[in-house]
Amino acid sequence: MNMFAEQCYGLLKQVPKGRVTTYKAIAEALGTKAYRAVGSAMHANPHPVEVPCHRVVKSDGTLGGYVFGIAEKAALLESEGVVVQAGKVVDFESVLFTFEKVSR
DNA sequence: CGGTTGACCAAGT
DNA sequence: GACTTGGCCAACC
Repeated sequence: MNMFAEQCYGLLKQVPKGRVTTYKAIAEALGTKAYRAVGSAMHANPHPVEVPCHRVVKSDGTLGGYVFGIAEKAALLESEGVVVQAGKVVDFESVLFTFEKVSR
């Protein structure tokens, strides 16, 4: 099993509906800077419905990419309450969900 | 084991 | 504001 992907899935599952997160946030939460590895893992791991990879966007608020196409990703986000326009999330920071580090 | 690529990020031009 | 460069990590050849 790919631990890396599993880690990403675990964090991703924490993201509530109507919220989005970024590859960077996931990587940081994992304690690494593998922003690319996160995205790569997602792309290479078409995991079952348990992992809403469509809730993951880039740090700029753009959708980034999706196996089914950005349009499908945008449609899914809209369906969950996230407003997507011109291929990017509207009010990105307001819908952005950040993971808390265990420390503190 | 080295080189390339990728659903990335930040800074520079 | 769009394009280029450097950097980061994991996976594939």
